[in-house]
Amino acid sequence: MKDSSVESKTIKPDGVVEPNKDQKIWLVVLAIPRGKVASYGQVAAMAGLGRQARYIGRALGKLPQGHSVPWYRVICSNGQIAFAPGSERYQEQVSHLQEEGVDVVNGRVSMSRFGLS
DNA sequence: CCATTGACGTCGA
DNA sequence: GTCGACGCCAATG
Repeated sequence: MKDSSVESKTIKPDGVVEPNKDQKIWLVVLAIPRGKVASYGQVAAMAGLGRQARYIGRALGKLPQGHSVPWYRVICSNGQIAFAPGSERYQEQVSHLQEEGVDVVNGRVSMSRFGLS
């Protein structure tokens, strides 16, 4: 089936927007198996966003506290970390990845680590 | 409404 | 392999 982009914005009369898209992205990220990683573009494609890879980062940036979303498993398509080395988020991401068995060298992850199911 | 920016991606030099 | 430029789309000022 082709769910053409028929997604309405799902805006409520109150003016409150329902982050349906963001939620879907989080679900996709949650689907990433442990010890592996996925690129923004890959996640975007799975979420049905197509080329809006940038939206992934935005959605993850909106992540509230208490979430169980392994955002650290999401990296650039070239296998490099999206954040700048030395940044707090960068260090946190690398920490989680290494803990899951992912080798991070020079701010880079082995492309072989790409995979979902 | 226009301009700027951003947790990206792909192509070319 | 590294750098620069353009494209994509949405949020923000």
